[in-house]
Amino acid sequence: MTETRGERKERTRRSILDAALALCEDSSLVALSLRQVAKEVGIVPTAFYRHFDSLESLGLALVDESFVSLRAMLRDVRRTDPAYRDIVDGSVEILAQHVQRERSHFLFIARERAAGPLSVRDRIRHEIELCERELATDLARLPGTDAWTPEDLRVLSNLIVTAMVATAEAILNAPQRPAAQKQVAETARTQLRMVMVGALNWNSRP
Amino acid sequence: MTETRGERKERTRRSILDAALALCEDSSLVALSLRQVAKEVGIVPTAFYRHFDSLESLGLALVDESFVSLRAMLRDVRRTDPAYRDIVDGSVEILAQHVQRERSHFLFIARERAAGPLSVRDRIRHEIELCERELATDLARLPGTDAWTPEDLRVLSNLIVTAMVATAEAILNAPQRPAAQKQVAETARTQLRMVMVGALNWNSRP
DNA sequence: TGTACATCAGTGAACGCGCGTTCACTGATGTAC
DNA sequence: TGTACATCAGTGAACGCGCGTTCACTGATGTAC
Repeated sequence: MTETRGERKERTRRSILDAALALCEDSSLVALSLRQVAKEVGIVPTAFYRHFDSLESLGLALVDESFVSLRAMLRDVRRTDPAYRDIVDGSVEILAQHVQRERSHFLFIARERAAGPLSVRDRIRHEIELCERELATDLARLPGTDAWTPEDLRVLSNLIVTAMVATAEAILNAPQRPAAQKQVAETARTQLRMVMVGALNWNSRP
Repeated sequence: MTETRGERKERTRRSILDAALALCEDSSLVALSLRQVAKEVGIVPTAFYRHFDSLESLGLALVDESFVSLRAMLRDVRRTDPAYRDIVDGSVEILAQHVQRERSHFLFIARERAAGPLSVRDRIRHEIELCERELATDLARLPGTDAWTPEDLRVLSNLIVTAMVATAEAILNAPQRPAAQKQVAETARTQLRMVMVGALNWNSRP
């Protein structure tokens, strides 16, 4: 025996998650069927229920998994030494790297954020909101934001997250050719810099 | 006879478009079935083919229709006398009005932009790109952008459109209570102002 | 104006197919003694 | 270590249902004369 029963079960569960992520890539979770997933995995449809209650709970598991990738990216961004390199350049590069490496996860978030089942949309929205709050506390530590109101920090954070989500979508939609990818990154860098210039010249009202 | 054959056909076509728009509201075009639409309209499924080749071409018609609403909004924004009121305040207010009035159309664009059939996604992306280019030429006429490169104008325009799309989504997702709607609008105003401050202090490189 | 014919939006039966879910089952793995 | 029993991931048949699409049709509207 090379594998315990638990390990084998976990392996099937992984196959289901991977198959679902791949299959819904060119439509959406709401257009995915349990039988398609089972066929792709190589199990009989009813075996699906040994792992998930429904496609919806599978969807929620995929949200959690995708946000592991997204949070790994945020950790990398945060780890960048601000003294070592320009914050904007570094952040956009790390974003591009992670989006390309975990393409399926970022595609999933971008897609299901707008079109997934209600519970999936809600969880994605909630996770993004958490990211915004974290970014707001990071921004509060930056020099030049001492006089800012918490509300303006929140608003700036929301703007930056929006721009980064849009950049991730642009990376995913752009042709895979390096030239196209470079242009998307360059656009994102310029936009972030414009926002930063705006922020540095901003007078937060009390 | 109160109605010609052509008028009757047009009325059925309208019913199909309206029914499809309503039915895909809480999932997506890719999860919509021809039979659902036919049932909602009150015709037999096969009668659908008298009006559209497929659900996909119905989707493309809905894109066109939705962008009529979106362009009406842009026209209103552009018509606002810049001297009469602050450009930012006026634009956000008009956006909010139109999004609430043509809620289904804006929901459709936001949703299918990410999750629709490929041809639908492509057409939406293309339309948004056109809006960006128009905005870029508008921006070029504004005082203070004389020294800007066309590329930087494009990039700023893309940033503003991204922010406005995100604002539209926020309006659609926020609770219908006036207080919540007001806060979304206030956030959007602050963000647009921050971007404008950034733009006014921007030195476009040659 | 009246008649004969053409058009065509909508009908209704039929098809084969994939769907989610039920149920009783199998047989390898795991556990208690 | 060996045996008897429990667990449980995966099986396979079956169900009723909604799906897209085909086809020949109906009957009111429209047109040519």
